[in-house]
Amino acid sequence: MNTQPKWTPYVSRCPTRFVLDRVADKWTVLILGLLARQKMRFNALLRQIEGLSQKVLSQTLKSMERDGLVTRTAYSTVPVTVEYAITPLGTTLARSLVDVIAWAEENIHAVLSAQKAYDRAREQADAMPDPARRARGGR
Amino acid sequence: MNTQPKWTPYVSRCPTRFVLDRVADKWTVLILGLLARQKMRFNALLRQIEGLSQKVLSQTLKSMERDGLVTRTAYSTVPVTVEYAITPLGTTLARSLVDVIAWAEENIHAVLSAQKAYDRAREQADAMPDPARRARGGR
DNA sequence: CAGAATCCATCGCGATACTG
DNA sequence: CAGTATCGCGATGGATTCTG
Repeated sequence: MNTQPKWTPYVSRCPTRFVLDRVADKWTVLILGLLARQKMRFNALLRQIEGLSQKVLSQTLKSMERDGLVTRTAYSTVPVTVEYAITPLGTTLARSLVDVIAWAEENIHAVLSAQKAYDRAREQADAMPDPARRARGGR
Repeated sequence: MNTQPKWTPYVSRCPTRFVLDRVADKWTVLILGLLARQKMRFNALLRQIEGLSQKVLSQTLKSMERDGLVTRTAYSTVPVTVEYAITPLGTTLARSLVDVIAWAEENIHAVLSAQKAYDRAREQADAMPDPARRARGGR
């Protein structure tokens, strides 16, 4: 029933790891990015992020709230309205992520072509007869 | 047998997501951090990163190599020696991650105390009788 | 040493249904 | 609307064994 991992042996020793465990997550980064621009309701987030299920969104938001990255505010309208907003802490994290986002956009082509090259090389190696392969440092 | 996900609907449309899928991973960040300082052998990495299994290390390194973040060099010694080194591309990514690492170290206490506060509030809410809870915006 | 292969437990996650 | 609860499966990852 608890969202936090049951056993994390290194937590006490390495802050980076601890924070990475929570932050190095695709959805967290994506949600943070959206909330950094404006506060949003649950279903709005759900619609914005393609491929994210309602279950996972709910989980992720809960743990982000627990970590102090976002706030959850419920208005007693009918039906209920819930707004998620980024906190100052979350904002600083979002800021520290801009470089990574920028890297992603700048280097996606480099990554894609690296993948192509890798796959091509591997195909060749597979087609190559064993002795020839052993002659190099192959496989 | 392939390391890449079978179905990723948004790949073609959002570079950030595509890269995030590969990079927003604890182990990748950790390995990249180590290799940014010096080239290392397989078992050296394995020993440095507590909690990382040999299987996962091998998987992660393979996909990092495919993405062009690291290189793998095998020397035909006995027994075999394999060195992993960061690429220029990997180096730029590592650089873009320093802010996040810094954020983690600076804000771990903030996160931890946010968690404590959250847990405390939640305990109280659970102990609170229903009517009183409904009076506020509780859950 | 640096893995690959096999087996197996668990668990994350999607789909579905239900609720205040 | 904004979730929670339940079910069921496939992917993930650990432990172990084997190899060039």
